[in-house]
Amino acid sequence: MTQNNETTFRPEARSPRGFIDKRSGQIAIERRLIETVSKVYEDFGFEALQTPAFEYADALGKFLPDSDRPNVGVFAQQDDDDQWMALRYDLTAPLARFVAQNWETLPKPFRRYAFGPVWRNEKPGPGRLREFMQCDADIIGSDRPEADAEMIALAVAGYKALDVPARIRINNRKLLNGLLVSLGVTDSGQQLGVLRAIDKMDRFGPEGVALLLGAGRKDESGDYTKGAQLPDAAIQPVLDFVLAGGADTRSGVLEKLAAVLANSAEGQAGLEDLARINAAVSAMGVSEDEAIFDPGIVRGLEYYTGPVFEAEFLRELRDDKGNLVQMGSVGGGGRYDDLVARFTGQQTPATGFSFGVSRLAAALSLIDAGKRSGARGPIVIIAFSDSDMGEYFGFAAELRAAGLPAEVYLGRSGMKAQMKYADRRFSPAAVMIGEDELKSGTVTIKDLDLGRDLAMQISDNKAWREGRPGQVTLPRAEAVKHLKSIVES
RNA sequence: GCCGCCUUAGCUCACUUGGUAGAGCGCCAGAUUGUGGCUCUGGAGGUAGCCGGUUCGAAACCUGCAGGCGGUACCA
Repeated sequence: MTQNNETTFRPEARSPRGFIDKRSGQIAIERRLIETVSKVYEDFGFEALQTPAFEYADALGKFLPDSDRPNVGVFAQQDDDDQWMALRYDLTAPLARFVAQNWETLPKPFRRYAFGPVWRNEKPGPGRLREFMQCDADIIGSDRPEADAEMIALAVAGYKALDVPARIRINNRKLLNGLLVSLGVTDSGQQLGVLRAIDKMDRFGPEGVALLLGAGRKDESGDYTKGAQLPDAAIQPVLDFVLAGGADTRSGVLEKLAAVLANSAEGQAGLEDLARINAAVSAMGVSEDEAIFDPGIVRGLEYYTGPVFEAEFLRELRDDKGNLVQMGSVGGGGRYDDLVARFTGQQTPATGFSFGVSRLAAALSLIDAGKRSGARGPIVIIAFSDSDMGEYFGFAAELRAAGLPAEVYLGRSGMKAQMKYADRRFSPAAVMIGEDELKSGTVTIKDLDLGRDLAMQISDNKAWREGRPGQVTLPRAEAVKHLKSIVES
C-alpha cells in the first residue's frame, strides 16, 4: 500500500465556499428562532406551507431555462427530460407558484408561513452564504394597507418574542416614484439608477450618494461606478427627501413628505397608504420606536410595488477580534402585487415579511460568543471493563426512561480520557459503576458543573484529584433522583 | 463580473539580500494502576495552495490557475 501513495487520490476535506457546517450550538439557536417565529405567525392566523427545494426554473422568475448561463444567481440543473429546474432562491417565488396552481381552492385572502433553506449562487461574504434559512409570512389576495400593517406588527411581535433588539423601517415605492416623476425623471433606466444610488446611503453617506445620482463615483479600489446622470438641480431634492426620516414620529414624517409630494398623484397615494398603515399599526400597539417611516429604504428593485419594510438590528456587533461587524438587515419585506400575475395574468395583491434566520442566528451567536451555548452533552457512563458493559447499558436505559439523556462511553481509552470526553461534551455529570460500586450496590456520580466551578479555587493537583470535587457515591436506588437534580439545577 | 491584498503544522503566526522550516495554542501520552481543570515531561503532526519557469540550489524571485480576505457591481 505504501507504494501507491503517489497514485492514490486524496480529496481535500473542505466544504464548498459559501456553505457551512453547523454544530449543535448553532443548530439550537436556529431552531429556537424558527419555533418562536412560527408560533407568532400562527398566533396571527398564518397556516404552515412547505414547498420543495427545487422548482422549474421558469417558475422562479427572471432566470429562464434557455438562458445562456442558467447557473447565474441560482443553482440550476437539467432534469432527465431536459427541463431546467433550480433550487429556490427565496420562499416567495414558490409561494406565487403554489398560489397560482391552487387559487380556486384556497381560502382568500390566503395567509401562509414557511421556513427552510434557500440557495443563491453568488459570491459569499461575511454574513452572506449561498445556503441560508428564511422564515416568511405572506398574505395573498388583500390590497388593503392594513395587510401591510399586519406584516409590520407581526415582525415587531416576532423580534420581541425572540428578545432581539430590532426596529422596522418602512417606506413606500409610490413615494419614490412620485418624487421622480415630479422631478421630471421618467426614463425607467434612470429611475432604477436613482433607486440604486439611494439604497447605498448607509454605506457611502450623502456625499457618495450625490455622486452616484449625478455623474458617477470612483471607489478606493479604483473601480468606477456610473451614476444616474441626474441634473444638478434634481440631486438636492432627492437627498432632502431621502433624509427626511430623521428622529421624527411617524405622522411627523408623513407631514414633512406631504409638502414635497404635493403635486404628485402617486406620491399622494403612497402617503395615504402609509397613513392607514400608521393607524392600524398604532392600534396594534406598535410604538414609535419599534417602527418608523424612512424614505431612504429601497429594497428589491423591479419587485416591490408599494410599501417596503426592512428590519435593522439595533445592537453594535463585534467579532472575536473586536472589529465592528456590518450586519445588514435581519429581515425585510413589502408589497409585491405583480408576482402571481406572472402565472395567471391576473393581478393579485400580495404582501409579506421574511425573517433572515441565518443572519439573526449569526448575530446572536456573536453576542453570546463568550458564554457556552445551550447545547449540553448527555450524562456519560464510564466504561471500566468489557465484562461489565451490560451493567452500563442497563443504567443508561434507566436514565433514558427517566428522561435524562445518557450514553455509555464507547471508545477504548482509559478513565482519564473518558472524563475528558465528558467534559468536552459539556456533560452535566459522569457516572461510575466500577468493581467497587458493583460489589456494594452503589453508583458514583460526579457533578461536572460543580467541579468546573470548584476547579478555579484549586491550584494543587493532588488536592484536585483526591478532593474529588462534586463526587458522591450512593445506593443505586437513589442514583437517578440525584442525577435528575444535577441536570435540572 | 471588476480592482487590490493574501495563501507556511488542526488554529494564530515566525524564519531580516534564495542554502530544502520553527514557536505559541490545540491534540495524544506519562507524572496521577479508577477520575475532567492547573503544572511539568515526552510525542505525533508540514510534498511551505497547485502547475510551470529562473537558479548549482526556491517557502522566498517570475507566469498561470485555484482558494481566502477586503472593496465595488449585481442581489429576487
